[in-house]
Amino acid sequence: MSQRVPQSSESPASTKERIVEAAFQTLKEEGFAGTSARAIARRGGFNQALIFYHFGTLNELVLATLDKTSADRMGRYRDSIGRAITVDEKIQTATRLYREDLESGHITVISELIAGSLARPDLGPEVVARMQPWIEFAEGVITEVLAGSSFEGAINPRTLAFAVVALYLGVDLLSHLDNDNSRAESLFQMAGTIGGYLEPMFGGD
Amino acid sequence: MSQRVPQSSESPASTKERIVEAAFQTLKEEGFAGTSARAIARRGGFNQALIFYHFGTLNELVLATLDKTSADRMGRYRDSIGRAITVDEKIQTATRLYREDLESGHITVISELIAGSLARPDLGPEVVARMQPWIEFAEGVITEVLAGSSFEGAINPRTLAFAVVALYLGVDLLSHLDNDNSRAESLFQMAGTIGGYLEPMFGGD
Amino acid sequence: MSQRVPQSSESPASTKERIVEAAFQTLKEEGFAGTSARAIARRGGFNQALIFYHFGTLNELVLATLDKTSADRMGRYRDSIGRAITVDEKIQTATRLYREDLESGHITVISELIAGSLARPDLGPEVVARMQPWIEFAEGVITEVLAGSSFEGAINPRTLAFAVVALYLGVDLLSHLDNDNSRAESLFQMAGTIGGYLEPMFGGD
Amino acid sequence: MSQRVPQSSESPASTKERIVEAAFQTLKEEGFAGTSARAIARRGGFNQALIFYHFGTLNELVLATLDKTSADRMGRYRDSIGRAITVDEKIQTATRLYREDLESGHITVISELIAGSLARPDLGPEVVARMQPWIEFAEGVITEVLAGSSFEGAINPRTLAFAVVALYLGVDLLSHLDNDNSRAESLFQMAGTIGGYLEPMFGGD
DNA sequence: TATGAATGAGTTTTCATTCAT
DNA sequence: GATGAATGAAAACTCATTCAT
Repeated sequence: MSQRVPQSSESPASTKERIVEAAFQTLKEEGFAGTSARAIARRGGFNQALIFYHFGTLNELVLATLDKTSADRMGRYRDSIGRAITVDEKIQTATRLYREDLESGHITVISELIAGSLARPDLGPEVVARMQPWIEFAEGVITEVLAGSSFEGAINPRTLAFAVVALYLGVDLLSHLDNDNSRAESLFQMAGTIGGYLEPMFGGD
Repeated sequence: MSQRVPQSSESPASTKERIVEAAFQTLKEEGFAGTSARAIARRGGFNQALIFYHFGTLNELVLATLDKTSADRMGRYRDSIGRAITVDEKIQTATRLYREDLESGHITVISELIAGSLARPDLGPEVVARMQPWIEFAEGVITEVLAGSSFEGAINPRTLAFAVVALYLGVDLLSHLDNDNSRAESLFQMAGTIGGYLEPMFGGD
Repeated sequence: MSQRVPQSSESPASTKERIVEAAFQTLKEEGFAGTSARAIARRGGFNQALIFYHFGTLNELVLATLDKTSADRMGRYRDSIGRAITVDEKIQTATRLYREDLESGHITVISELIAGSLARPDLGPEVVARMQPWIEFAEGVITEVLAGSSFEGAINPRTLAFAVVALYLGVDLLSHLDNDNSRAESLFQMAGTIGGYLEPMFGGD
Repeated sequence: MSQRVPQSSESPASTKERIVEAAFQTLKEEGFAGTSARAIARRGGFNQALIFYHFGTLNELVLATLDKTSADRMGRYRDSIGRAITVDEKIQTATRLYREDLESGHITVISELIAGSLARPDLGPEVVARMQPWIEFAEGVITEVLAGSSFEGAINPRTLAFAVVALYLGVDLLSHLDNDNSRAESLFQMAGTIGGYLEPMFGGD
């Protein structure tokens, strides 16, 4: 009982995992408002009550889903950004990761959750709390990049990190709302150009 | 019983205006999710059905409310930013306007609407469409500021304008979610400092 | 519009009255546990949501139903007992009223409500509060009967009144539970006999 | 991990006994409505399904719980009342036993069960059936007390026994509902006084 | 014996909207 | 213009019970 065999990416998976997966897909395809217990259960092909059996509350499931996608992506970000040396490389990497976020549905889900959590007073703080690691991650990268640069005095890394996350979020939201991703792409491209201009101002490495 | 006299110094206000005002207050104080027809009617002291009589749909009322607050604020922004000459002055002015947005409830309402509109597929595009004038306004200011500066080549004003609006939105959302405005303040302050650094790079005027 | 014509006991009746009536019948025939919003609506032939439109809460409807039947019966009790002079007459009257309670369903409903209210923490105190008038009514009758009797010193009317109401309730409950009314009848009969024995001990009139 | 050792001074206790005990505590502390399979299992620290394995039905468990507490108390009543000789002594003893009922939670459980059984049509008759031994016990005591007294003709012991049990029940219910026990105490006290008055009318022993 | 997982039917309540007046 | 009443659909969640192991 329970020799774990790595199976095709679809298969067995614990029930909890199946539920989280169904919630993810539902958030991605039906949006936060469409992510009712019924909708998730329908998509996952299981009984509504199973959600409550395993998670107690819809909110809990939704947070578990956020945790899952957030942890997955954070892993990718840490690996990739760490490997990028110059500012330019970092910007290229960030662009690539953003595109991954987009394809994986991570962006959709984050947008829906952030937005949806406004409507549920008990969800809001939990969701924000889960943004904190991202701010800290950004802060680390920024601190490193800024070290020795001429901006070191002018820029508070934590504040800029907050701005970066807020910008990411705002871009997601607007792109998501009218389903137009071209502006996000332009933005990354522009960042690349500006990064080039500013490169000399950083200590470089 | 009850001949209607125009009360107080406020002008009589058409019924539609009264409804929009009630919707604004409800959005501000109860959030998007709390802004049901009932809640608006209760706050405004009129009958639920009146909303549907005048606006046909809750969505329509909500959009009218967004139009109203957006137009009000746009007026203020145009006036004030136009009068600010240097980059530094413009940043100071923007900071002041942001604080006004905060006090007036405009920020709360925008956040709630953006977030809420995710939940209503037919509302989303309409809301984004109403962000467009802001992007254009920002574009104008940026173009003017950039004129003759060393960034003129690197920066696409429209793209940066989009980024500015997205950032404003993201900051609103995060600040609103955990009710902490200090980070937005830090951000404006940092913008001031950076603006100072960069000032020489602009042609100035 | 709205000349009130007394119609057959079934007819027009305001919607609120119709709902209360449906709730009464449901309590009587399906018991407290069976008195769900759905069941009431089914019986009354109206939409579930109407209950909430008019009463806000199932609890409120249930209390309104209790108020209605309680007020009806209290009227009858006051009239009839007031008219009975001797202790014996009072006991005969009480017997007759009890039989009316039985036929009208008042007893069933009271039993169901008292019992059911144990299960709903917010209903319990409200229901007990509605028993208070009955205790006070009994107290009045007892005080009057006892006046000048040899028991005047031994008996606290309020305590005895409480006991009488409790006894009535207990008898209801047990009779209701196994649907056997013969013991209640025997009890009234015995009360008559004992009343006869004790009559000389009262000041009589 | 965890060889089961009989803990503490209590005997090992069969699983059935543990379940009954958990049900008793749950009824006492959470009331009938709160006594779901889940709640009982949680309190007892065992699996929900165990209840159904051992008792087949929640109703059955609840009845077993009633049987247990009823048998326990009946033992105490028989012992104590048998030892009391005069009417006055019997009343004192009954008062004492009532207080025990109160402390042990027996009263709470009886009230909750009687009340709750109304809600479950198949439970009601079973619960009433379990009141029968108490009526018979009361009948025995009454018959004995009445023997040779001047009331012997007027009072049917079985009917009075029914009344006594009904009164006990009604008092329980009302006291339980608004959590006020003072009236029950007053009642016992009044019974003592009246008993004193009537003592000469009994043959005494 | 015991259990974790699963289920179908049920609950109260809220909502946007419609309609007759 | 305005309103009180009405409705159908949906929401989150709970429950007693079953079943495979």
